[in-house]
Amino acid sequence: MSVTTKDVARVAGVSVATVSRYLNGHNVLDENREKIEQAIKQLGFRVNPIAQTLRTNRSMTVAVLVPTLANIFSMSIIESIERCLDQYGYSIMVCGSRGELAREEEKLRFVRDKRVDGVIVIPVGSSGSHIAEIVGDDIPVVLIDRVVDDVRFDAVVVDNTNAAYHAVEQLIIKGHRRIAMIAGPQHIYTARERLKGYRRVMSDYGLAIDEDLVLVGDYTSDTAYGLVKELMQRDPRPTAVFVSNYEMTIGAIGCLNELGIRIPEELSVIGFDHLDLSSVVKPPLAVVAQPRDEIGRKAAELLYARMSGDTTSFPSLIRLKTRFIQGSSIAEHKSG
Amino acid sequence: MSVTTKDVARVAGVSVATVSRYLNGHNVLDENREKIEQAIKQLGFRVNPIAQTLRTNRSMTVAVLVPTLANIFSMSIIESIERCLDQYGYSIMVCGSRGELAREEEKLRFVRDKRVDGVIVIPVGSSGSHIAEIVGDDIPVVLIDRVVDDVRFDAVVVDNTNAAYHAVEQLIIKGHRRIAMIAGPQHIYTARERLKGYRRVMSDYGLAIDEDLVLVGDYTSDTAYGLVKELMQRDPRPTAVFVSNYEMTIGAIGCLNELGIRIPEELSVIGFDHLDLSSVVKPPLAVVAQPRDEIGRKAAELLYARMSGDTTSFPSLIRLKTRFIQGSSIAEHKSG
DNA sequence: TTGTATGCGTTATCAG
DNA sequence: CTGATAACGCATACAA
Repeated sequence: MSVTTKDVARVAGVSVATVSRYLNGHNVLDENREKIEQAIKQLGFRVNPIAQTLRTNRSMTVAVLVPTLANIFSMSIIESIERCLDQYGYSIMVCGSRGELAREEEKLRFVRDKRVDGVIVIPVGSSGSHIAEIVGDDIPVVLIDRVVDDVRFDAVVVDNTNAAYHAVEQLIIKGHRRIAMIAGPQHIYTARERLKGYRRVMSDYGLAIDEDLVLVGDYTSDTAYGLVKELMQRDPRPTAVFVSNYEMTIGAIGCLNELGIRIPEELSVIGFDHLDLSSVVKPPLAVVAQPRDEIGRKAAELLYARMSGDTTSFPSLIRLKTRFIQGSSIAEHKSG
Repeated sequence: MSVTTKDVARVAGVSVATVSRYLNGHNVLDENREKIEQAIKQLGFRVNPIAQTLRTNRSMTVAVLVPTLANIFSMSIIESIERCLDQYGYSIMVCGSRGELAREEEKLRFVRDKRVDGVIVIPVGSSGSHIAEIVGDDIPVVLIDRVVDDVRFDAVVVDNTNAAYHAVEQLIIKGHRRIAMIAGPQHIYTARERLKGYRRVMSDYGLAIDEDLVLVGDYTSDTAYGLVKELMQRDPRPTAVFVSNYEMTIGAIGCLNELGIRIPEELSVIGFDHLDLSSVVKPPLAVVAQPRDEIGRKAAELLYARMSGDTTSFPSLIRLKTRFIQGSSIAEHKSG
């Protein structure tokens, strides 16, 4: 079938052990080295990574497990992870948990069985005990985007609370008082943090929060569409709204366009996460932009360090800053 | 370390061969079956897929190779492929070629060495000889989005030519004559096909094509931004423009917004590929929508059939239809 | 430094 | 139907 070390050994006139040593960078007589290289080229030999893995329990592969694949946030991150790890000779295996715990567990078991050397995961819930249990001490784990509260893992997240804080602060500074928020599902870490930022800044400025203006969605476009529709029926209306993730921003903008509500004259808007949006929406939308590439890169670097045996300051929580894109979707509000 | 068939055999009081047979669904004495199941549960045994692959050369894994990961089109497709193949017990391994031939070849070799059972690829170029050469007869291949012209592969594409044809036809019907097109890089199949559709419909309606209105971009947002800027300096201006992929549509809209050009009063616009856009842009953008889920699903089904030994009507070219989303970005044009 | 021999966890062959 | 055993391709302990 395919050419093996045995073939190379035969052609080179050495033993398979010598060939193996050559392949793994050990010392080999120059004379033998040449004969082996010659044989490898002549035969078109490529080492069989499966056999290697069986033998060594190392696969030079890391798993990336995310709730949903078809989502720009996940994919940008996955791409930057792949780019980074590629340099170190690692390849990645992507899995989707679809936001289901059972699926997350299953995939975790699956990749563990595949002998991946590390895993990067956006956990579906706020518990991580199953992760520890399944891949536990065997395999390094780096969480991204969300942390869990029952197990200590390395993690790379953004400063969601302050991201929301500063966004809403912009609105307050411009004179807004009736500021609505389209929040995310509270079982998700990022959603909780972002809502916390909203509450904190309102409180810091001594503003009362009208709970009728805090609508909790599920991070999907359709739901946000409905929530914004509902929101605009409040009397009096809010003068500004902060939407706390990408999909919901899409739904919100769509709804506002459909209702014919002028941005920012009738309503100031701050979206989340997607830069493209800023330019496509008219007027250019103010958005909180996450450093996606950096998230992926940092996570990959950290995981690589762990896989290489470096346990410095474990567990380390890397908290990255977001960037606020000004846009033109925020108006001055002259309070009465 | 981990528990093996040998352990199961020992505990169950049978031979490893019998355990293996049980695992593979062969006939086993009921009595033994029970003992084995008991032992498996007791020991928490899980079969080692690496060893299986080494032995059988089957990995129950398919590779998906795309030019760029961080792109909604790729990802939606990858997700639907994963969903579909998951049902059959296959998992997927995704790789990015970054639009580079050398990288495509390298990844192909890599997954071949990993013993994947099939590969789905969006080829970077219009030649596929390297694909045939590397994974050749060994492994079934299904192309998506683009076909190659020197090798016969199964493929799932959309009817790009007619997609463009019908889009531009809408403009013509509404009275437009000076219709511009932001085309894609002509070394890419889809870009060629879409431009062909434009030319064909113009010709079918007896309209001369002003080559100054046909601008060739590279499927990126930034370039399209510049091209549209250039386009709007033409004198006389076009009255309509057809933008032929997602990223370029983003750039085009961004540019038009910035220039303050009103859609559709000053310029009618048709975009490509992204449904979200339709609602977020004001007014709702007319777009050509690709059946992403279907593309992934069909490709996965076809590959599954091939992997199962079904060679019916090889090579089969599945050509899916796009959908035209009307929007409100097309105005009637009263010609002089 | 090199070769020999053994094992990684399965599957497949071949007697029984 | 079952058991013993030989691969699969590679890496490593050990002896030389």
